[in-house]
Amino acid sequence: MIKTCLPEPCAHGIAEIIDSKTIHVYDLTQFDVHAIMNSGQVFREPHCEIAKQEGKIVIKATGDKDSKWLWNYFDLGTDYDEVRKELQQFRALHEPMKYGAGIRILRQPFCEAIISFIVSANNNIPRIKKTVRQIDFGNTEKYTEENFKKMGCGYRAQYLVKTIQQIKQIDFHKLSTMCNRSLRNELLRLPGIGPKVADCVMLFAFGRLDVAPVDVHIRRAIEFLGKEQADAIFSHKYAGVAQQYIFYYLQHLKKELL
DNA sequence: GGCCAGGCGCGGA
DNA sequence: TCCGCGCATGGC
Repeated sequence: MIKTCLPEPCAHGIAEIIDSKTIHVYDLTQFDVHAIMNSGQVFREPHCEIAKQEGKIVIKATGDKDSKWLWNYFDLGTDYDEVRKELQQFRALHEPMKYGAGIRILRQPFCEAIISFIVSANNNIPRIKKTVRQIDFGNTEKYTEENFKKMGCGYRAQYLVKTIQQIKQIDFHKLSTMCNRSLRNELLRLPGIGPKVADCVMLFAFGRLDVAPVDVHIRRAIEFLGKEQADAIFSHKYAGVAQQYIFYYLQHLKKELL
């Protein structure tokens, strides 16, 4: 099942690269594209087509993307059975994990994550999607304050222009080798990026699964859970994943935890 | 029509 | 360092 062309070994066999455009996912419990794409971590459509087929999921890369890119994007080297096993110790996560079983944390392109989450500040998800889907992530020439305002970025337009200018000087690889604290400090230097957006970029672009962004919804969940339980969950090495299960659960069921 | 949204930057205490 | 406020805009 494991092929030599894999970007990283897939010892657990949940998925396999078939060719330059195709990936097969064999463990259906580990990949729910709806949950992945509608859990508030990403605001546009994926660069692929996805279909269920004879007990497996077939992912076909579209446009200029290939299977290797998608493997990294969906982080298919991570076994979410292991993640869920770890988080199972928290009673409050049982329902959210059952509901969002196939959620995975994406590894989004750095620039896209930065832009998306600056736009997300003090904004709602339908409108974030509407705005982000107008942004051409391949064409930096359109990254002017005027254009961003036209796309509905509002007062965030100036932050976007400044930050995009600054990250041109930044080496993504160097950032990815930094510890959480250093990486966070680097991100906080960018205009429009505060603690919450920095955490989102760390989780959704750098795959720091131990980082849990706290927004208004998660803050309410923390109040509900109580300090002790919340501390235990949000200091766990998969706190970011736990946070995502809770966020998705609250967003779609509009229910309280437990 | 008013409140809210995956917050942030700024000025003043 | 820690408030409180203004901010663009549309969803509900």
